[in-house]
Amino acid sequence: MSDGIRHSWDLTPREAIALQRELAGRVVLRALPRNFRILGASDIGYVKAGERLAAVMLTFSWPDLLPLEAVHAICPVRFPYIPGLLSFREIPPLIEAFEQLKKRPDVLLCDGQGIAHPRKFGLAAHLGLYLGLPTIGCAKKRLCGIHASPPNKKGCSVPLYLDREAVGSVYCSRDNVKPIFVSPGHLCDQKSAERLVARCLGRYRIPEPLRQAHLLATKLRLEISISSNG
DNA sequence: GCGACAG
DNA sequence: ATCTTGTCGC
Repeated sequence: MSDGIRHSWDLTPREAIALQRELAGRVVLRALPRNFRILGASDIGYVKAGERLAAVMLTFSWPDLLPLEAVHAICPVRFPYIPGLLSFREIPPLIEAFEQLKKRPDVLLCDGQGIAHPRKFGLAAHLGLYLGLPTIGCAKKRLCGIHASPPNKKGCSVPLYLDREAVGSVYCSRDNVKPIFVSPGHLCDQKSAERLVARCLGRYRIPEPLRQAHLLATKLRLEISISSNG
């Protein structure tokens, strides 16, 4: 902490945007490895009116999705929430949590956009590039881009366009529910991203690994606010 | 100038 | 994200 290094998440919004433009050029889009062993899933919970962030990182065997590890990290908030700059806010605790895993996952599911982002550098892309790991962005809402309405049938999707380029897909993860937004982060492509998400779907709208991460983050948030105050 | 806007 | 109760639908 006293090494004088200015971390990339301590930038001004203007500097952060410039950095995104630069780093976006390093993102690699390609098919996911054919056979891998471990899938990761991460989520963030906000503690105490947004004073601190609780990151949860889970790993599962692939393709069985049996739980392997569960770790977490708590960090103070260092960056405000600004649409398009979410990664600068959430990456610190995510990295801390990731470093506590005994085994690195081969692919990581993230709660946010991948390249379906104004500068094609959403949370999943940023985290994947930082960790040198294949990542997939899976968001509950649209950040940017245009799309047709997908059929309300599980497994159906329509492309999400930014300018004239497909940057993700609007995916129906359950019959008659609002679609989710799937886009590759890093070392992944759209087809691989969609196929992986499809294999993670259970009874709910959110892919099971991400849903589990969210449940744990919520539980953690409660425990923390109880023990640190009250 | 008027909306839109991941978590 | 978080703050919150009941309520409509498969």
